Amino acid sequence: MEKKISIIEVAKRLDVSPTTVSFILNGRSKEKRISDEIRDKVLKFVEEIGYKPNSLARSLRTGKTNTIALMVESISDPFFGHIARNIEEKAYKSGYKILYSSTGNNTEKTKEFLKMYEERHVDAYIIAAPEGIEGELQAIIDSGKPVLLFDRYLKDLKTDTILVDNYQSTAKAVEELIQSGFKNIAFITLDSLQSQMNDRLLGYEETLKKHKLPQYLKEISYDFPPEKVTAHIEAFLQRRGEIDAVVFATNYLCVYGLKAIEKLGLIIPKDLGIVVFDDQDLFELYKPQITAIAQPIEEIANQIISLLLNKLNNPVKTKKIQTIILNAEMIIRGSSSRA
Amino acid sequence: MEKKISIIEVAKRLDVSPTTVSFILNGRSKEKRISDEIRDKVLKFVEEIGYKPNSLARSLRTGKTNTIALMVESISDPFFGHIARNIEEKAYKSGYKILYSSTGNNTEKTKEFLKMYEERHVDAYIIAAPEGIEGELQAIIDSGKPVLLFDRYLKDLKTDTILVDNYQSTAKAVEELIQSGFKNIAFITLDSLQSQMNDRLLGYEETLKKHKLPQYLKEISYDFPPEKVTAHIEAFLQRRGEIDAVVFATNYLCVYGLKAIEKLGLIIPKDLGIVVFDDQDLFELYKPQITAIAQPIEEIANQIISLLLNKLNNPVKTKKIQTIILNAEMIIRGSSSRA
DNA sequence: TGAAAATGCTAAAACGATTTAGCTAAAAAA
DNA sequence: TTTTTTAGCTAAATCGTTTTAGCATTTTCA
Repeated sequence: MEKKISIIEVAKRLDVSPTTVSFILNGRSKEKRISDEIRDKVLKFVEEIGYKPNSLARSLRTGKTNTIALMVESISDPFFGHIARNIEEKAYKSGYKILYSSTGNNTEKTKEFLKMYEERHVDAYIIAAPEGIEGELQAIIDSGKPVLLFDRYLKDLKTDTILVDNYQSTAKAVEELIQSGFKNIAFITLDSLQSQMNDRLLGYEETLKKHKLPQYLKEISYDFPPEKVTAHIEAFLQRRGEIDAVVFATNYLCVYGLKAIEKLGLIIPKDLGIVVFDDQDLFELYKPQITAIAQPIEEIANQIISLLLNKLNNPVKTKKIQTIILNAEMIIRGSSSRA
Repeated sequence: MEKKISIIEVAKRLDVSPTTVSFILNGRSKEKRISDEIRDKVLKFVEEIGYKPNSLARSLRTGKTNTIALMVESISDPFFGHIARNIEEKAYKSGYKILYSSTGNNTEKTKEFLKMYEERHVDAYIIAAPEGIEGELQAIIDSGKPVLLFDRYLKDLKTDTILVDNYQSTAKAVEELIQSGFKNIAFITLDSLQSQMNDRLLGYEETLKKHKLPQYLKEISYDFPPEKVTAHIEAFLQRRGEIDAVVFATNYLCVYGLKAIEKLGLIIPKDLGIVVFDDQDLFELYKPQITAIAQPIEEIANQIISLLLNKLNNPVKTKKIQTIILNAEMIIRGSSSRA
């Protein structure tokens, strides 16, 4: 294993100065009037021995690390997993690496992560944020680093944000159930004040209000273990026997919800109509198939990355803050209509 | 936003040398005989102003980055997603951050990632490796950095490895089907020479040989898009109508396989018995439920991290190479027996 | 009392790049 | 011819740590 070579070593071997080598490697030969002869000599040699600048030293000097922090709720969630996969791919193509973490919707943990990222001098942040970190994020923004929110916004934080239209999508889902003849439609969600959850809830409530139909709300704690989620949903459905349809506000609630429904022996959609926010394989293959609101994952990732790269490459110019709202597609399957 | 403060600044304000501050912050006050008085003064001040050493500078000097590379096949796969989630959590508790990437089983891409990680001076590597990167990994090992393989081994590479007993697990799955009376058992796998796939295949082949039963093998290309996977499985099952059971070598093949089976109108387990390697929600909720070989995800993650931290903390002592083979649990559900 | 040992601290080098400011020689302008 | 400009390159400072080697004092011991 050959010893790691430095720019000084390269310079010595070619009998030029490190400065010259640095200029050439950073594509500034023209600007710095390096002769073609020397430029080619350096490039050739560097290529030959496979010299790569030490990124730590470079980062220390320049203050740039080519690293982006990506914070999601949980990387093992199908939605966030796919988002992460897409972002990773695109970021990599632009020379950025992802430092990721799963927040578990925990504010304190998230703050710790943010500190860690700051220490590591990441260049930018992509965050599906829990509540309560507005202050920390504002400080980062003030320090001049791009912060991009997705999946949810923070009311008191002005920064670029990529969302789907949670309100409209949920409203449409409820309408769909109503059109199919369901009258007692429940909404099962998390006990969360996060914007995406709140908007979905509003979409549900206002649509039912419009149609003068009763509301049945069940809020599940995010920190419940799986069995407990199932148990609570089961108890809720049993207690409110009149419920004839359910909208699940997020995918994993539906997964546990289906277990509860099976335990109760309810038949979908005869006894219970179902719509769920977020699509995944399960919902397509379940019998009957589950109607889902599918977020445009690839497009979300695209927008995130292009917005961010834009910020990173034109740090001054791009002052204006953008909020992009994408449409989610409702994939109507068997679970939401009484065939 | 206050200006970032350096160790020199801290030293000046307290009228001591940066050396002293550094010693204290690195917990070497005793060893370096710093007086309690000065130690406390420094610690108090540092706490007050919230000074954190610049990790880039530190890494540049020490050669340690407290960063671990994690390379999986795809972060959006349920198995790898959960593994990643667990590893991330545990690594973080020990002060390490994860730099991750999805290899997509692509050798060239993986090599590029490895180069990138080297540039970034990660301290260690955790890899579910594609074929053909033995040379690159050997070079890393020779350079003294820990490399830990999981999910699969590379024949020509001697390094620590965490596996499950793919051969035995698959053999047991096939036995289960045989005991249930299935006679024409197919094996649907990837066209991959990776060890885990090969071992699963061997488990299948030898068990059938032992029982003198016919073999039906279908190998799907990893790079096929979803529809094509489904189409190929459908065609295969149609062509070989005598097949009465299928073992899927990995979870996502089964997901697409189920779609194919539905298209063909086959009834599980009456027309077709099913066992799949890797468990996920879908298999528990599918009707009928799908018998699965569940890898012990948490334990895999635990072993990976503890082995790695051990290496990182005792770089010299731990010369010996370990291969840990864990047992996978077969979760028998409806799909594998003719009730 | 004087030498040796222990105590408490620090100066300066090193890690490996980037970048500022500037030097020398040749060409152009005056 | 002298001055100015341009071309082509580089010395040295800098980023912010860690660590080696060592300098004064003070204490211990013979």
